[in-house]
Amino acid sequence: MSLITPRTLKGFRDYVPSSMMPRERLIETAKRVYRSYGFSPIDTPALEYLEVLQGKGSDETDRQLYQFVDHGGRAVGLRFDLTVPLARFVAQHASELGMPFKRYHVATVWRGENTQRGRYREFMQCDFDTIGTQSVVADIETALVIHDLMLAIGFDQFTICVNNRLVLNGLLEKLGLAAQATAILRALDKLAKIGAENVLEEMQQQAQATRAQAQQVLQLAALRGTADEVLQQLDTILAGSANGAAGAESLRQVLSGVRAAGVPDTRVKLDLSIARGLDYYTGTIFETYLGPLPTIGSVCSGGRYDNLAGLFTKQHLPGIGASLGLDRLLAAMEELGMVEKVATPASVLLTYFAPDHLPAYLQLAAQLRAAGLRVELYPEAKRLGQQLKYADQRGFRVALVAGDDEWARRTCQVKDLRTGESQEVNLDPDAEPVAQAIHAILSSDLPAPEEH
RNA sequence: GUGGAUGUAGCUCAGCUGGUUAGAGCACUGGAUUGUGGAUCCAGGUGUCGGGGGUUCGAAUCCCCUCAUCCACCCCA
Repeated sequence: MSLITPRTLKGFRDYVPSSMMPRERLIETAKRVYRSYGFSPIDTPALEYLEVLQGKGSDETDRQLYQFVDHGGRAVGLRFDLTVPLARFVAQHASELGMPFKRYHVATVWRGENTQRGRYREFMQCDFDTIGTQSVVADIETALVIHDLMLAIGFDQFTICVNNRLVLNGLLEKLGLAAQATAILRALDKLAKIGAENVLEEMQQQAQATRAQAQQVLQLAALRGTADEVLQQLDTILAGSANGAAGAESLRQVLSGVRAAGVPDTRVKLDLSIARGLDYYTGTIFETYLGPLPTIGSVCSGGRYDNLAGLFTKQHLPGIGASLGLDRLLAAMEELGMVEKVATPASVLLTYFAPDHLPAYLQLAAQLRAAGLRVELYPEAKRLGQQLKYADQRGFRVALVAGDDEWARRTCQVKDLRTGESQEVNLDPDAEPVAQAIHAILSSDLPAPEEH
């Protein structure tokens, strides 16, 4: 009989415990930060009617859509982001949700594009959005959530780049380039990557702009100085454009709001060259880059869209939100050595080598779990050295050793696997002294207990 | 989707323009050590040389196809 080769599809991956545990921890961190701002969880189906998904982004996103005909003859597709399903969701449930509506959504999305480092065909996004308000407070909070999120994950060097589509659109209107806005912005977005000269070329070729027009667009992106200085220069450049002025004013409020909340200027920066590819953004836009690893791309991006659900409902639903690229972020953390190699969620291994006392082992493990500890009982009475080696390699923090002698004395050895030190502790009453000794070891290497 | 590179042990990698019976360092298993891990020593699995087909007396090596990974374009998280 011939065996089937075990394999996974291109861009799709398995997650072994040592990669799944940091992944789950990251998800928990993101959810905790979202909840701290009052965002509530939702979920939607992976599969949607094709008409719900199609034609919402660019032609490119349509090409990347996984689509097929289901058993009932329906044209369906796998969601390629969480924003389009949100639009459908909000349009369908607006009356029972109430506005403004703040939700987070952590789920898998699929894109049939070519793979690269940090780019997969199946990956997870952690979105949060505020729907139903045009207040700049929502824009400010979006930036603050991204900021808190990056800090909570463990980064201290990162940059949240902020821009506003109205500023760009305002300039393009003044230059008579409004019709070619998409092509112009797409070229501008590549500034950091391909340089000014190439961007000028592309704007002329792809967007039929004159060289003078293209240079004026680039001039905007080249403004230097503090945010305040740049905004001041913007006012003169955009003079006469209502859209441009509104965009500049919004940027001013976002930046000062973020500063008022205590975020240092080094972390939130005005960057007039970021444009975002997705067409539905209409106001503030965000991109987040890691200081030590900018080449992996933006790990958290988003922006304001003033008519999210226009294709699904006549109700006007503005919104703003952002998406954390969980898998891209994990790829970066892996590369930066920020992922701890631990293969067990438990911290205590109860070694086992006196089978006559099995009931006592089981009772001790149960008592410790009741005290809130994660305890694994080794299933075989193998040599103690081997069990300790297992504990060491899996990343256990504490090993418990009890054999005939200890059971007779009603004690148990509590071994700190990091220092190698062992202490003999009384089992009675209810294994409480043992639990306390373990807690003491565990708390010794937690600098700040996390709040839940 | 287009173009380029790569694929040898669990991992990181040698292997000359076809030629005896395939390698190194860590990781893995057992023993020296029937109750105290990371070390040392010995013994050893370390292998469809990505997969399939072709050329050849003979293919890890050459050719074709295929799959996967990485890079660039495109796009984006």
